[in-house]
Amino acid sequence: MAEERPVRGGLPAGLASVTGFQLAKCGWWMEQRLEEALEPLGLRVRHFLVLAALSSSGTLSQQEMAGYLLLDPTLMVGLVDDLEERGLCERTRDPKDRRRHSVRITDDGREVHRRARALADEVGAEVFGPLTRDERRTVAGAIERVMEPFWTEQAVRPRRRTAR
Amino acid sequence: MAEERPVRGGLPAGLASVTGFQLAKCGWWMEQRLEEALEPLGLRVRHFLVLAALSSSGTLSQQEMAGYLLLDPTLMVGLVDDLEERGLCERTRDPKDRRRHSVRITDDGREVHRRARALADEVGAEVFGPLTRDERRTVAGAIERVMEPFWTEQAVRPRRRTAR
DNA sequence: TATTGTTATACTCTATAACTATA
DNA sequence: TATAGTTATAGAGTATAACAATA
Repeated sequence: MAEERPVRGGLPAGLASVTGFQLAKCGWWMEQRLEEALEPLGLRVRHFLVLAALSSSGTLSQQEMAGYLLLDPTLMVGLVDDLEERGLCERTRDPKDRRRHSVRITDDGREVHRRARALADEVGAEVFGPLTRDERRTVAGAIERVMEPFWTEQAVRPRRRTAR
Repeated sequence: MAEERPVRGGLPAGLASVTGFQLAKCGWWMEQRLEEALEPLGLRVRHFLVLAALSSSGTLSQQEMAGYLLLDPTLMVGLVDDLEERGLCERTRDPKDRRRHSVRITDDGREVHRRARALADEVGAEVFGPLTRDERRTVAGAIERVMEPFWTEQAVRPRRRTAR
């Protein structure tokens, strides 16, 4: 069989054509860049995402946040600890269900989230710079539609399985 | 401040609107589904990706493959070991540079790759099913253009830094 | 002196299990 | 009996360091 040559900067055609491969790597790349961009704020991407979720949600339980961020619920403990120690969010017991922690963003948290969001928008603008405004809209809309069944069917359920 | 409500299956708006968040999770989701789909073949996604790269490349060195797959070069050792033990690829010394292993896919490897690729295409069709043919083309083309500078500037260089 | 591939080891991250308190 | 949260620990996965062969 004739030897096909790699395409576009050396990525082999057989790899570049795998559905979702480039998309997954694109997501990974954005995350790496954002991780670096947030370093001056002393935040990991996941801290930022917690703040982002809280910024539009009043209060959330740790289980709910774990579902949105696709993280194990046990990881939320330390994550919320970090933010609470810096005064960026606060835990209170849910009076309607005293097992639950109602996590709420503070004013300081909102300010930090505003700055982090600005950095995230910068990274986004850089990475997706090669696209036209229309293309960006199309891609965002398409991904959103693709993920709609995922968020409704998968993520809302707690990931930890109980009883085995 | 008024409490905005989550949108679309419960994903908070502040999270859903972070550039790249849904895209990254979409990539993660595809990978999970593909991981499950490949289980009957006894392959991890990364094994499949090695075969995919080799299928269009004649021979590749382990360093090159590590660059394409964004994996540490030390991980390629075990990965190629796995495939070689199953007779899906073979290592030979590069006569022009005897430090390098020229890795080549075998006929059995091509057959397994063909089956794995079919499964991957199925998963891709399911995940991106909500999109029209045109939208799929637009998304794929856009991601490809976005990633072009990445593959030329980043991935081709070995990731391991030498000298510090 | 630098690079490819290899191995062993250390480290990081995540999931598992067990517990408390609530329901 | 089941769930939210917590903690400690075990396990998986990855990177680091050191080495041999080659350039």
